[in-house]
Amino acid sequence: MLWSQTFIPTLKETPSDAEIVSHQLLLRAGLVRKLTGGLYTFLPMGLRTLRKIEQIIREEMNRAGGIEVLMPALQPPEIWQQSGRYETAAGVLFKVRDSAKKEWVLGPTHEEVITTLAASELNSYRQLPRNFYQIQTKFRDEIRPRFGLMRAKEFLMKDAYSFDASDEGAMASYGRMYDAYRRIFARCGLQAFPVEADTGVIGGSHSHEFMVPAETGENDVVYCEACHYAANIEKATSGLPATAPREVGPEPEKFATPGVVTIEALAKAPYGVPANRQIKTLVYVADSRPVLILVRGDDQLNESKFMARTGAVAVRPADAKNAADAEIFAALGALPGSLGAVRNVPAGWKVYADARLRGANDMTTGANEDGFHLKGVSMERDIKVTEWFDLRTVKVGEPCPKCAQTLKIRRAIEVGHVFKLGTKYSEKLNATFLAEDGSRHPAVMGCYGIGVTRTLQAVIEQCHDKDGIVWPLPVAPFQVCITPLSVVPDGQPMTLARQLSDELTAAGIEVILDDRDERPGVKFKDSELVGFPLRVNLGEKSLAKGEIELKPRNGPVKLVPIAAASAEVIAWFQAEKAKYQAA
RNA sequence: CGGGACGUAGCUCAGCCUGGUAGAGCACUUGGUUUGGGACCAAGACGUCGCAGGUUCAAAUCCUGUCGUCCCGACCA
Repeated sequence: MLWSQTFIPTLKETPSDAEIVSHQLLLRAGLVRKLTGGLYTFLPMGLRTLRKIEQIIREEMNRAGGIEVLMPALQPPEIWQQSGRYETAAGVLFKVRDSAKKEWVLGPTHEEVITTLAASELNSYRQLPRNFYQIQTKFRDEIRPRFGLMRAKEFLMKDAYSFDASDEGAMASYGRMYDAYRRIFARCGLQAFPVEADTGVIGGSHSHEFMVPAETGENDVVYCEACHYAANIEKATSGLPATAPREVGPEPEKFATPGVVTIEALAKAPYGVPANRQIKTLVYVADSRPVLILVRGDDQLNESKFMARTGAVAVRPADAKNAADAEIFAALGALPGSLGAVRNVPAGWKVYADARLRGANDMTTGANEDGFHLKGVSMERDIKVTEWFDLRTVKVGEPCPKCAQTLKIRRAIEVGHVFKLGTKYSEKLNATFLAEDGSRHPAVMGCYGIGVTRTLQAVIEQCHDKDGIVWPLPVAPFQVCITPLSVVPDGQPMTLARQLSDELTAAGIEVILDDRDERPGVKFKDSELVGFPLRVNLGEKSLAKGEIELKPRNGPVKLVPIAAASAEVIAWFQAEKAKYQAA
């Protein structure tokens, strides 16, 4: 390929609307251009890399027994109503109308479609297990698209769905995908690691996310270096002990706390109640019903855990400033800052408490009377707790739940997600099969996603330096960039460049020849910005000494005799390729 | 949807506070000189200053609205 015959619009300056380095490099290296917020056109170099990532995914999915299909992006809303997600996923569903005014949805994911297919086609245990996958454009009405391809309205995803006859079979399918994902990311040159994950709206029981460590990631991962425990903060737990019991009086005692509406204020003089001896009472509206959630004063509620434990779909804090929520606080008799669950909790309201409060006594909490608190409160004796759950957010430095070493937290980009779904969708969409004994059962499902376009950007986020992208060989748009410093048609640099290009191409190497009549500095800067793994410099000065320069993107220049250049590049290529073989 | 910032040439931005002539650098065109790390000189082309109202003799500049972009939050399969 000649550079002049493709389209690589590099930018010298950083576009002002790109915040993170991978987004800036996507634009500067001419991989993509923005059409509008969250929508991008892939240009030749970006598209070549995208295709390479797709190909790696295909090879590994096929190796793991996946069967490639292609489902419609445009879907009937009926199947979404049937699964119940027409409402629960409403926030991200793009809806369109046809000329007859009938509504359709643009698929944000394909559980409904594949399960409908399975319902009609998979009828016998003899047909199981099956794992269907596709690589396809997804549409999600993101509230706030950002960071280029990281969170877009339209993006490329690999989604796979497994159907098994038994729970054990489903776990085996899950394990095969988990292993395939490790191989896929390794082959992309990406350091991604699996973490335990929350299952979210999609539902299910067992889940891991594949995370790429990056400060610009949108997820917090809790991890232990000693035992390799790792979990999304939405799911993570720690090995902290429950609150220590104390001697306590016969009943709670009310005391005046005028103007005190925060944990901090109550911790100071003259009250001096440490945060870990306070009960934080939160009022939430969960699926339109008010509930009380209790956590210790020094803890933060983890809303994801709350939703996962209770199955609530729409959860928000009640807002004292919101007129619609006014009656909630009126029913309790106090405003935030003086709330508690000891007395005056309306009948029928559910009270959820964090497990760390179990057995706690001599606690202080709001009296449900503005300006008053209660002390000497015993959780079990004084509060009617509906259910106890782990509801707190893990903090840095807490003991690991597995080995008691210190937990750390870091930011990461989610590039893949594996779920064991169970029978949620197969039951709702009637994807049942007949077992050997003639009984009918819903198939046990799993679903497995990789954000293909996000993975591309994650590679850039992880593999770059001050000069630009440093592509891992397997996903580079071209593997070698041949750079003649003079492009006079019959001159030695250009003649040798063509010859070398032909030889390397014949050896199966993807070559781009920078035939532009530009000064050397421009060519060097551009090739480094775009990030080709190896550049071969053909300049009159070194050619006069009988030498050609090999400049790996991530290493020092090596001078080789002209006659040996082709063999040297092929040797480099083989060695580099070997680095990315998945284990 | 809340909070903040910003919309001026293809890109990066100045000008706005204090109203009166539309600017710089890069990119682009032509000519010349250059040619191993984003060249130099000269000439040239490129704008309804996001859009719509309003104030004013006069608006890129002040006011109102609107659309868009980016950031923080909420949300997120």
